[in-house]
Amino acid sequence: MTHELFHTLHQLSRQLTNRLNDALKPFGLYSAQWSVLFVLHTKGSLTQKELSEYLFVEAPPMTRTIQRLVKQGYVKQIPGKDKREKYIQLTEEAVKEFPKWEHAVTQCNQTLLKNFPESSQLELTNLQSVWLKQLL
Amino acid sequence: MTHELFHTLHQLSRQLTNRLNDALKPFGLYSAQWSVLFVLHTKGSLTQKELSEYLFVEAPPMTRTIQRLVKQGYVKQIPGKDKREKYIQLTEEAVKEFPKWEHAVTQCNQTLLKNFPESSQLELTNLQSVWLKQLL
DNA sequence: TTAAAATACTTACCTGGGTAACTATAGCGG
DNA sequence: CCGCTATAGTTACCCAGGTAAGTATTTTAA
Repeated sequence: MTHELFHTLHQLSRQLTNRLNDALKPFGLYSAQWSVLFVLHTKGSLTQKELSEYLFVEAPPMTRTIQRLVKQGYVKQIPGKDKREKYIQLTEEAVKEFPKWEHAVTQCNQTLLKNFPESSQLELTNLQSVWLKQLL
Repeated sequence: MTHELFHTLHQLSRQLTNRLNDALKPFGLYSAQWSVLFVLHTKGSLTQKELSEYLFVEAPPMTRTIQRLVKQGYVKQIPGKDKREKYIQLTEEAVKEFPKWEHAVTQCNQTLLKNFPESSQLELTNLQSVWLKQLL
């Protein structure tokens, strides 16, 4: 019983990530990169620390994801007044391309949810949020 | 809105996997290995193909997980009549140790769910199953 | 019967996330 | 001021899962 709960959650998560990666493929982006780009687009400039805390990811994977984005020219690292910190922000290139990416992701999400009623979506989000808050 | 749904699902999945890995650490096992051991314990002998289909995992990761289990002596590969196939089954060692592993996992799951009402668990499982079936 | 297609598994390489250990800078207490 | 500790980020190395390509065997079809 419990087993099924964990199993379906795991499967769902994998499916969603895979589909998102498919949707981003034409742009040479991956899901983890997208999550960083999305946050930067809404929040502006953040340190890597702030980014990894916001996305609940450890520092090392964040470093890697950012390095790839830097290499692709979508993000730049700006040394902070505190020289240990690096502020990350979107490049002009990224700002220009962002709407295309966002559109592709939105399309993808709509496809994923098209046969799943909105009431169920809300319920699911709610249940997940409650549980997650208890775990953290 | 949609964004939150995907985000919390992803976070939840990671949290659960991390906790399970912690619980299995004393036995030198990891979550993916446990899922294979669990299936073999309930279903008996299966080919790698059957295993990966049952767990919705591609063949290559399954090969790796099995190779690690073989190295640890918890699983053996038996050539099938069709020489392309390999039947996988638990070793005596694994059968002997299984109850301990299962106990640790059960404990872990109870901890994870202890503040999450059973009615919510059922609802969540249900919503997830419905959605997942639509996606596959 | 034998050449081509399908199948089971493996190998190599990629992203995603984790820990441990390291570097460099910042902040403190003596 | 100086040394200790804390912090931001990086590096190296794990596991988990994905695709593409390769190998060996079986099936199919000419």
